[in-house]
Amino acid sequence: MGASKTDFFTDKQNGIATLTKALGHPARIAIIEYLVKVDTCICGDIVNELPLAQPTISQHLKELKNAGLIKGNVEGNAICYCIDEKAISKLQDYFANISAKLQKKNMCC
Amino acid sequence: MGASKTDFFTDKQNGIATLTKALGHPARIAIIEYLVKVDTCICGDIVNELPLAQPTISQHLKELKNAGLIKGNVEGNAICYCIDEKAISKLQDYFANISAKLQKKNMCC
DNA sequence: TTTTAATATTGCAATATTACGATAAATATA
DNA sequence: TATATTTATCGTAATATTGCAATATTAAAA
Repeated sequence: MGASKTDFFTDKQNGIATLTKALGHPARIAIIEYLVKVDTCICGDIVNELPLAQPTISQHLKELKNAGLIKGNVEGNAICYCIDEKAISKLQDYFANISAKLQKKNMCC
Repeated sequence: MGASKTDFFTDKQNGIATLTKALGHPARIAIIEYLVKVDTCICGDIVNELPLAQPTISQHLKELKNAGLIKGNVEGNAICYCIDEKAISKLQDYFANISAKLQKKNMCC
């Protein structure tokens, strides 16, 4: 095998898993944090920020974009990538909701 | 290759990536949601909840446990798994922090 | 002690991910 | 137009993940 059985889970579950999976690599976390840090969205120099080759960064950016975590605008011959706030909000809400539900329970362990 | 270059990233980045990676599969999201839903922590019947074989569930549980998202207590010949609230809090805080920082910026795209 | 029940581990096949060199594509600049 | 710059894609090797059948382990119950 090797392929996830996504058909058997709800759209919401698959949606959250898509977002968390995309963030499940330190390089992609680092890219998100870099995008948060810089004021402008000119992101061509992520390559200089991370110890990875340009094709590898490009691939990571593609995965973040496919998952909906970042957006990309062509800006001359460079590309302006930036965070899609909606995706972050979705994750924030998701974990806040779980936290709230856990507060109401007395866990056994 | 195939192995992530974890050495080049910060502990915090690797820590978040470990948590999100563990959640990056719909079955593991479903397990977490099941653990949130049930009042008691008697979790032996996760196998009946999901369309996956017992060894597969056991493997997913192991990954969630290794990442620190769930804890497991031996309870007779069954095992009581439950969510580790600290891990969820960590994720909630992380995304809340990013959201807050994004509010203060005017994104270009 | 034998049996039963609940989980974990092993071994394996199919597939996915990670990383990068080489190269292509697209656009700006000289 | 030729060249430089930026980013994407292709091809490939190494490794990781997913899933399950078979089997082992562990502890309760008979």
